[in-house]
Amino acid sequence: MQTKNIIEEKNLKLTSARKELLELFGFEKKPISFEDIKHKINMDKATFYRNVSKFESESILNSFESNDKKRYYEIQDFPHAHFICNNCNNIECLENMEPIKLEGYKIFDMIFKGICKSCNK
Amino acid sequence: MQTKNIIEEKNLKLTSARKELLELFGFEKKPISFEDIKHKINMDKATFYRNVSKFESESILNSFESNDKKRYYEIQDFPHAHFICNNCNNIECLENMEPIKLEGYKIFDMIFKGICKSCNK
DNA sequence: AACTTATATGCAACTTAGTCGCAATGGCAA
DNA sequence: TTGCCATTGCGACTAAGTTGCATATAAGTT
Repeated sequence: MQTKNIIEEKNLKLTSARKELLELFGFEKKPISFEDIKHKINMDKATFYRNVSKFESESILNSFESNDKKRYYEIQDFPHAHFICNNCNNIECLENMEPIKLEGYKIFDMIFKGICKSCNK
Repeated sequence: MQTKNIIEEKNLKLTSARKELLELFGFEKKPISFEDIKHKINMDKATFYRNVSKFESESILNSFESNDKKRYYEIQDFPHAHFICNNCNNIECLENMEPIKLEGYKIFDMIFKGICKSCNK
């Protein structure tokens, strides 16, 4: 979907900060934190955080807390688990995992921690 | 194991702060943060954090970051997953889960997020 | 194109978990 | 009992994220 349609659908204003963010999140293939992109973007950190919060409440983005006290955001498309490497700290999307069920619980998110494929070689 | 043996085994000094912490962690059945126990313990927060870090590097404790930007610690016994409830924020140990394997990865920790049994009723 | 108004932005001050340097304390071995 | 080195408390600091407020701007209306 186009950036413009995403925004209009939610009755938000299409500002340059929002264009910038949505293009960036659309381009990245993995979750990103403010730290990761602060040098690439042209807005105050308050604007970043206010927008990603709004996007999250409008179901445009997902987020989760990593090992490093930072929150990571990604476009909300199909649900998938994440792998956080204790060695290289990389965050990977696990797109081909069959969903896990737990009787009585609703699972929205799954995070695995350990040693990733590349570090495990 | 006795507190004293745990400490001596790792060549650490058995201070009153360490006794207090190990008894508390041994007593609690779920992961706890500094916030959770600061009113119960008799030590500076720097002492708390320095000790839990040391215990972690000596494989006495495990820890992980929750939703709330706080780190939670627990006695390292048998490996198990955790469930964090997005609604009541409670952290539960899932002791009866069969371990999940991912080809090429080493998994040390698993965190599920969603709605827990009690909130899902 | 100018007018209007609610929404969004930048800035600076604030909050809060956790860390660090340093001087004082206290376990423990000799 | 002594002495040394790990450990402690304290206060200052760090860094992610939040908030209040004055200003700017998107977008609908005239």
